[in-house]
Amino acid sequence: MSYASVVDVLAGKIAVDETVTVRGWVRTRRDSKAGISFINLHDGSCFDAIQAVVPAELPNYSNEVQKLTTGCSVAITGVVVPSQGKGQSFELQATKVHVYGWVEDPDTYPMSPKRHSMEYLREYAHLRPRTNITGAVMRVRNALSQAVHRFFHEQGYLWVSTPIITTSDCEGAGEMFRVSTLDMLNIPKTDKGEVDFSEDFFGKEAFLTVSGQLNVESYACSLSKVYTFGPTFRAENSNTSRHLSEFWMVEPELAFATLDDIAGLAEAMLKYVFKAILEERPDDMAFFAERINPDAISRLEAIVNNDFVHMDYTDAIEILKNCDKKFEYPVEWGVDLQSEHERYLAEEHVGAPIILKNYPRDIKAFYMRQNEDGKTVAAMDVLAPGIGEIIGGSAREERLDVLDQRIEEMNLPKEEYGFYRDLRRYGTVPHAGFGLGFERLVAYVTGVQNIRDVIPFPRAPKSAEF
RNA sequence: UCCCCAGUAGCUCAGUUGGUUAGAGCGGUGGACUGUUAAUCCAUGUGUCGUUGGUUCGAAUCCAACCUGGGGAGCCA
Repeated sequence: MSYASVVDVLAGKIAVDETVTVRGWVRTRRDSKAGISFINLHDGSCFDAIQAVVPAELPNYSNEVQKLTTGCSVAITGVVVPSQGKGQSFELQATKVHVYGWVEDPDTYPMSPKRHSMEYLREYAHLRPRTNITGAVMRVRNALSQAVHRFFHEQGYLWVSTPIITTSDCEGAGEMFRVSTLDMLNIPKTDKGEVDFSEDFFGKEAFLTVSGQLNVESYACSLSKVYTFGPTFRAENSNTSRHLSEFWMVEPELAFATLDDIAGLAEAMLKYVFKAILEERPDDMAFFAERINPDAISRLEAIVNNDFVHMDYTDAIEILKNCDKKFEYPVEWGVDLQSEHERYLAEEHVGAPIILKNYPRDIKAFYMRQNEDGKTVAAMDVLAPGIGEIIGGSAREERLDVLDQRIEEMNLPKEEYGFYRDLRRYGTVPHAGFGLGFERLVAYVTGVQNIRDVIPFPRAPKSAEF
């Protein structure tokens, strides 16, 4: 007798009349007084649960099987048969039901087999993976993650694990979390009365990384095609449906590349992973189309089959100035685009993801490559309808004199950029890369509105339970 | 961090223009019925009405502060 996962049985991988054991958690139980009970069992291997038909003849039928409630963990041994009822291809004619664990008090078990709000499920982050929706989100998340790695692998990129702890506070992407082993009740001080970080674990101030970009650039400038995929931390007090304090980011970096090269790379990558999801997770996507967004599948298909719209910032400004829409914030060349402007461009003007390029240099980071016009930098954002920015990237300034000039203009501490400047001093090459917010990608694909529901245990300001 | 909204049963919500015993559906439990599918039908229990303080003869209801959650903004991915 062998074990099988639910997906194997439902997909017909187990021969009819073969006896197998499936293990998982009860979703619902329905009794027929004619002498059988129906148990729907899920194990996470696919969207659907398997139906086991349990006859009253089993020795533990009345004292155990009929007492099973949602959430109980069981192993059910039975014969695989074509289902007599509708709703499933195969089912299990049970010969044995073993109960691993009961639900202590069915009346207060938080995951009842009915619709719960996403906010409610978030309060039970340890139990919500047992629900349809969180299970589906996590399978899609996994498939996206695998597809990202596969895409870059097939394209000849190396996955570089950049450090999570950094002693550089100049990564230029926002507030950082401090990493310290100092006794907070007895902090060592210098003669000047400042915190003496030489006493700290690393002998200097340390933080959690806000981006692997600066580090991965050094690997791009030697291994040519690289990417990072790992956790990222921002100590920003952002309370929105699209920000997390801890999130995962994909950051490819490509040597000998221009802005258009990585714009093309971003488009190819998104199409590749969307196609993978449509092929690998049709069950979960069908659920999202039914319950979250009717267009969940069709819009991915449309993206896969159409070219992205590429647009210069300057042209976008003209479109915004000349459209009928009334904006709260006025549009003028040189201003950073507001959410309402990005939404108009992606949702109304194009109705699909859009790549905006060549932003004014004064609103962008120091490391972005200056264009010949002297006014703009080779930066790009990919804006997705409903989410906003899911990718931000740029060509990197590879000319040392131009980079130094930018560092000075922005009053940044030049001495802190030693290794970054070295890359420009020794065999510099043009290179470019971008950052993809992985949870924003998952949110976009699934249609789930709040980013806190597409990561297992969300961390956000005033929120780090579990 | 700023603006707006909400917090009533295990869940989803109604209600209370300040006044005795607080309402429904679902879930749970008991029963009926049925190869059932979030089954159906009957019966049944459930509440510091977010927290603290104030106004009042009386507060779940009015006021204030706080907490938590949601929507929007900023910061960004």
